[in-house]
Amino acid sequence: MNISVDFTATNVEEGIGYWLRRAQQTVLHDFSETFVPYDLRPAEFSLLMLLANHPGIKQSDAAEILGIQRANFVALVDALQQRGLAERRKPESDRRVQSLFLTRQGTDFVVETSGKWRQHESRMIARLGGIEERDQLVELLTRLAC
Amino acid sequence: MNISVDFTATNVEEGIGYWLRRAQQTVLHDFSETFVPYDLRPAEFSLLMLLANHPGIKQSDAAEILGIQRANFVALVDALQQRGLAERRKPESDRRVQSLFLTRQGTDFVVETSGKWRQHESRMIARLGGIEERDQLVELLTRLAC
DNA sequence: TATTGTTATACTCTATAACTATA
DNA sequence: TATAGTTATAGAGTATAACAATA
Repeated sequence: MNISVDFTATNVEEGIGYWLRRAQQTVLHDFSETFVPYDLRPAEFSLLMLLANHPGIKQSDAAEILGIQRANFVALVDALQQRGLAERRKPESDRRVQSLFLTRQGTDFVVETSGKWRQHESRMIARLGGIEERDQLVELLTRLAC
Repeated sequence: MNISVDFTATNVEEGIGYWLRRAQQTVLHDFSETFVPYDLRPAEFSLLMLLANHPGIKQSDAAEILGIQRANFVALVDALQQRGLAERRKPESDRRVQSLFLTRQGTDFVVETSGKWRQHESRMIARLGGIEERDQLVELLTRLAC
């Protein structure tokens, strides 16, 4: 005899997707409040941080890392470029590519704002209960993400 | 002497918000694929399930539970009503309120589709590694959500 | 006065197809 | 032919303000 028990929730309010969304609402809200003075959206800040750590990264590689389609990525780079924070350069080796860099101003901006971001991150860690819980959460989320 | 160590990540790609979003992309993608035959968005399905478990719930209460602003909730209820899956009733006790119910057809629809949703949920649980990991994840997400 | 639902509006995010220039 | 970037566009999701009906 084979008894199988179904542990899936019967209420959407207990489902994984529901809580993912509710948690993200909180995190996004805190991020937005933190960055009000800088008029910066999450994706913009993420890209600036990415360029700080990976100067010269290919535009399409950056888009893939951040999980944004390359078609939607163009306007994102445009915005940072128009604000003088990032720039595109076409390498001689492959003229199809756009290599992305922070400008001097962009580097200063990252220095100025990354502390704010870490404060934001700290508040989220505090909500979770500590570093171990953060690591646990990220580990589990990593399993979900492709 | 007071040594304090900063455990916050220095890369956005290691941050909580980043992984929340990446995980949600996967979950949403799986949900969408699962529900293609029904032309149903996550919020619509969530509301149907909510009405199945809480018949007669006040429109604004349903909106709050699902984390959707009441202004944006109107079109959601409209859509389900126009498909004949849900209906609004004004209770005599308070004529400002809309009480929400599944129609007979809506009830059948939930019966038909909730199995699909549980399969979706099962796939996400499998990705996480099991029920315990799901419970862990939901516990952590609950702490983040307000 | 306060609450509930509603309308209008604007902005962001996401997805798809098609074009261009280069390889 | 294939790849990288781009444009255009449409659909969802979200946030805010203002209004009518009712309490």
